[in-house]
Amino acid sequence: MWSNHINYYLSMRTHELVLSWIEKQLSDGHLVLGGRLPAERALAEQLEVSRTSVREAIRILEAMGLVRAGVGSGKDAGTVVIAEPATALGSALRLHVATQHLPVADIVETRVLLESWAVSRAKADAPELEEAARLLDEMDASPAVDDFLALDVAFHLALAEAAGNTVVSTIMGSLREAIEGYAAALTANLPDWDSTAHRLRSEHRAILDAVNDGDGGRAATLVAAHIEGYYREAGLGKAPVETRP
Amino acid sequence: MWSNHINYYLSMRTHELVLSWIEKQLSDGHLVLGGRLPAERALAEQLEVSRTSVREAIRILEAMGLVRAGVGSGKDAGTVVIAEPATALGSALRLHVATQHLPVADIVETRVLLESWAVSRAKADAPELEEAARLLDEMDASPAVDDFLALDVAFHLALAEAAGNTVVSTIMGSLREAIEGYAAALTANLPDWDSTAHRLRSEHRAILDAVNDGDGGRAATLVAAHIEGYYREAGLGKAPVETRP
DNA sequence: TGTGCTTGTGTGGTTAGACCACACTCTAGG
DNA sequence: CCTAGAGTGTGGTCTAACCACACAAGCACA
Repeated sequence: MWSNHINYYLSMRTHELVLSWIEKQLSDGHLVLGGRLPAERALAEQLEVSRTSVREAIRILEAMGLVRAGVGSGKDAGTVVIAEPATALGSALRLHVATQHLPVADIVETRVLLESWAVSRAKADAPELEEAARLLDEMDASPAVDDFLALDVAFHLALAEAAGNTVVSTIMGSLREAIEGYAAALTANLPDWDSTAHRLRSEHRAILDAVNDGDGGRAATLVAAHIEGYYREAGLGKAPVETRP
Repeated sequence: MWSNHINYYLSMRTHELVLSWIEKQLSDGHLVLGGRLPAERALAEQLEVSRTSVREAIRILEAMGLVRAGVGSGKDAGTVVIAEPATALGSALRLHVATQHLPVADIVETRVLLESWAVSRAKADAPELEEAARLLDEMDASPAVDDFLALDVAFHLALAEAAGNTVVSTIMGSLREAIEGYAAALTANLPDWDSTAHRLRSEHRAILDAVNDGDGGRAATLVAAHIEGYYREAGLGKAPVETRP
């Protein structure tokens, strides 16, 4: 653990020292969202470590969606503190899926769980629902598969955000991202995209209607069936040979 | 040189090149769990990049819980492919909590959601439940606070694993880790640790009994009350001063 | 024969210094 | 006033060296 003071001067690697320093700056509020880290060379000198070690620490923070490194000078330059946990978690999950340690079916199941909960908790007056409705209108006008899928992602994310739990919507987004490659490939398995798209559109409307009606239970049932139905149709069931008679 | 052209046209940084190469090796099965990456110097030569860039890529993989770097020679040496997504996700979540982008209350709420689902899905004959029972016995014999908390973590994780969804139990573990520091600090807020510990013990037994009885609904209710009760007692409610009359 | 020390080799960990590409800022010349 | 060029500060990359570590092989000695 980076914040472990016992290892502080014992077996801690240099870049971990830098990490713990930065984490402390964050916790103490000396580094805030949108703020800039000291320049790599300055930070290296200040912490009396090499620039290499500073860079390794920054790479880790970047991988975790905590900072963004920009070259040049001016507003987009330097290393800036951001907050994009979803992309970071998504990358990590995707890599673990690649090692086959995390089954895709489990990810889908988790997504169903989180999204069902989210729509059942969404308040009917949440501003995200208006955005969701707008996205559905846009989907009606977008026949292209790619556009449809991009809007679909945005719609489901808007639904998740309507529940007001940042962690849930973040994890939702990262799960989605982790299997995005799979989902895109699965689309090719569909027997008839046009009819599938038509069905998905009406299911989206039904889900949104249920949320707007304040009927969380119905919304949860519909969204679960919506997601599971899609993956089943595309040939990715949850353990199709499961011994559950 | 050669890599500069690639960088220019693909706008990909060198260490990302290394990352994508490694991810491909994982996807293609050329790198498996427990396997070893080529040595840093060899990999650098093979990919025609500097060792620096290889190291930055490895740092990222390490931060994601995908590899472990070990010095020396022999069995624990070299960079080995592992699968520890929980620690990686936990670190990322903890850092984002530090930036106050992810509220602790949301994390607790998510944990309740996942763990409720897990116990409601756990099969009564899951082998993890025997481990959970053993942990409870051990807790009865461990008066020290630290031991109790460590066993508590293991118990809840065992429960989550009994549901058979790796993603859910992994996220559960990472959520727990992200707020571990908070939880430990909160213990100090408790008015009377001994009575709290006694209550937690009996609640644990009740939860495990419900799971063993195959009563998932009761188990879910109990575990939700168990977790929420603890954090409430320790003074961490869900938005206690929320301006929502 | 066996034991213990020394040396060799391969691994990641760390450092210093140099150069590049980039984006903005300043300044001198028109 | 405007513009082209020099200046400055940023991250990105590379090279070359050294260190600490852990094991393996071989040698020296009892």
